[in-house]
Amino acid sequence: MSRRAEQPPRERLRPGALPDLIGYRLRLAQQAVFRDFASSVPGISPGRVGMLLLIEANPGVTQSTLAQAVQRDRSTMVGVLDQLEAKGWIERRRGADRRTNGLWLTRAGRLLLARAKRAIAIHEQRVAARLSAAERARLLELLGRISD
Amino acid sequence: MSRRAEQPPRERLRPGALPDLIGYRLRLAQQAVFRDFASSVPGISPGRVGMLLLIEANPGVTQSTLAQAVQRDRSTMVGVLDQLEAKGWIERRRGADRRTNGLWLTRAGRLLLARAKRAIAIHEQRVAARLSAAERARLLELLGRISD
DNA sequence: TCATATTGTTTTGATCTCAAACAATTGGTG
DNA sequence: CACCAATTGTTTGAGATCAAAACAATATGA
Repeated sequence: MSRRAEQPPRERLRPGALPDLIGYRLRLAQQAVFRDFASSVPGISPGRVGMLLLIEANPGVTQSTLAQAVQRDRSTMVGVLDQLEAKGWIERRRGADRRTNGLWLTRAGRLLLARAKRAIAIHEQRVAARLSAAERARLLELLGRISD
Repeated sequence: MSRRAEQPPRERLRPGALPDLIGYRLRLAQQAVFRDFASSVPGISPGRVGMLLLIEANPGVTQSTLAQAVQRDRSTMVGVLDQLEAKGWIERRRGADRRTNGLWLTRAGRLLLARAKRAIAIHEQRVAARLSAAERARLLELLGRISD
């Protein structure tokens, strides 16, 4: 069944040792999930929605604390928050410690987040379509043990 | 036990709805794995090693075919392959179809890959340290069902 | 009061990725 | 054989993401 000789390029690649690596399989899964997210929740990235969710759950949270929570540098947060503020979704308020900015959702931000949550629910359902509830819980548990 | 009032910034954030999302947990796990990879296999990224593994398993593979396998644009591959070639790990040979470049590991590339494989084996063991063999297989299977 | 630390910010640079346009080459159709 | 469409690798340009270093404003503690 050799289409040509032996060394010319196959159109279908042998995967080699790759599929046995947890990191590789994680990346494939994450890429698939992110792709679905992008088409399900247009106009905002998973990371940004994550920040809005954290601000929602922790109103007044500090920029540095949020940066630490999402494992980014302080300086990285500045630009991201500038964008979220420019969209009118969050506002910064000077804290009691006047070095800090407290972060708050605006009304528009709460509206957007409510809409995003509904879209995410559908997205999440599609992602887990081939998993039973027990399997889904098992996956999350196993992932947790990878992350420590 | 409230350290101050109620709205000032907590140092420990409430995670909100985030931990229930598969995509979020996937990202956390992948970040952890990639961090461990970076310290276990210094000098080359997971993606690059993946390409070397694919070239090893498919000697003479075409740039475009490889790009498709790793889900990157044709034009993205050029720079990456330039780097791998500059390191002396791969070479491009003009194919029978003279539009194409076949990709091959050099002797140095095979040496590097052999060393990397040993490091990756240890890395993989550390990543799966808290998983039994059955759990590890289960995780890979569940991830496969996410990726389709 | 004064030295030290923290916070947000600016600036700079590195990395990664895609899209569009292009020449060389191939394949198929007439 | 002649010609047109498709493919391949490449260049160029842009955007997104991120970190490190330096800085002023502010807080903290001796």
